[in-house]
Amino acid sequence: MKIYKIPEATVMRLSIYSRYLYQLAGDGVETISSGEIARGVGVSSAQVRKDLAYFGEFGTRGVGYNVDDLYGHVMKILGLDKMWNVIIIGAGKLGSALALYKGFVKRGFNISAILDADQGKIGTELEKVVVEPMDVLAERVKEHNVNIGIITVPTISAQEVTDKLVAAGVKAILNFSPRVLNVPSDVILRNVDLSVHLEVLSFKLDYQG
Amino acid sequence: MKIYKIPEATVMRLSIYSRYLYQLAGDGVETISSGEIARGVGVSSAQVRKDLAYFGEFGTRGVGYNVDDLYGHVMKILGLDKMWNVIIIGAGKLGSALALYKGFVKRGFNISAILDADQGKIGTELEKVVVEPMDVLAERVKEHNVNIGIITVPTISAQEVTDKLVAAGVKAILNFSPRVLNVPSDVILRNVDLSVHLEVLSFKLDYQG
DNA sequence: GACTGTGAAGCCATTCACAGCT
DNA sequence: AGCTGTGAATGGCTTCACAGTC
Repeated sequence: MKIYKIPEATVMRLSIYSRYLYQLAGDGVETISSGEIARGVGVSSAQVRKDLAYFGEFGTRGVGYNVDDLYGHVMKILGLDKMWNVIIIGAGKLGSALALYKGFVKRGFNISAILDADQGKIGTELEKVVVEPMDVLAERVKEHNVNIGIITVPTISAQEVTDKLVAAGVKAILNFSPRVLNVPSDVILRNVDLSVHLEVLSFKLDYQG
Repeated sequence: MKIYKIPEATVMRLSIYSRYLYQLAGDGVETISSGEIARGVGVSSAQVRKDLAYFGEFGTRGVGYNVDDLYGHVMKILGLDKMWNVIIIGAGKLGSALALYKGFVKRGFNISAILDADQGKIGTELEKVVVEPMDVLAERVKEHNVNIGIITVPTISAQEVTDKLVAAGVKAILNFSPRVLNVPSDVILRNVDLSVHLEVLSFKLDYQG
């Protein structure tokens, strides 16, 4: 077990393995091999073993992995053995959809607050959370000990919102706006551009098909 | 100019460059260097040049690239010089958000139809499009010459929906459900798992910070 | 016999560095 | 002088293949 540099692709796959293991555990499966996981999620068995090997030895040679144990290990590795508090900035279609997305809650992400600059959206109720104005940002971050900010505002205000999140002490940001954001080096930034995926399909349809 | 195997990462970056070039064109910028594009989107200048080099020579040595020309070339490369017809299956929060997402329309993706199995959602109006029942799937695909299917249904029905899309002749699928889907080799499949991104942040917060 | 864990090999993407133009 | 286009070098991820274990 040697922790040095973990490929991001490995982390993404672990997240996928964990959901598959959860399903298996629910189905009552007790033991599973790397080959079966591989088939279940669409990668190679060597890949599964290599990914896990970054973090330790979780299996038994000749046998495989205990599903419950491995699930626990992977969740721990991903930091999902605890609650993360999340604030969403931007209560448009995407922000609202994310706020209501059951998948996040199920994995330990708690939507602490959702803010919007638009007066018209403030007060709207999304399940447990009510849309609030931007000026409560710092207060809510402190109050709920928010770790992660999700940005779903229009491109134009994305950097401004980012600066506010950083100033409030948020240490990780998931950015859905199609803009390059500047953050201090101690803040973890991740960009998701939904258009990119459709455009890769467009390219491939043209190019291959 | 040699077309062989284009890295998927290159295609994704081209999609990002194109949005930056669009912005520049709107700002009236006429010429730009690979270094400036690089800074604008957060990659290296050699990367920009290499990505473009897969498809031809679009710049002038000593000068740079003409913004309008390069934008046109990149859009053409991505297959975005034409309209693509899209069907969305699943009118939940995410499906609805995607159906209403302006970013898609702006890039030439036309939401032809949105379907759902839930009787309660059928008839709901999302902008121009009305939610329809699943049994019109094949009909709508034919009628609108649909090229791309977006799956935002619960995990349990994802494969069934996929099979219907494939049977109807859809050649590319964007899957938002966290499940491995089986498709024939001539169908292009792309998976997007929104939870993965949050979980990578969770991992990094734990591991680095 | 089956399956894990892992060094070594292979492969692919990114970066370097410079020749070639303007 | 400035910037592109590109072969060569580098770096990193994936696959191979097998020793180790049950």
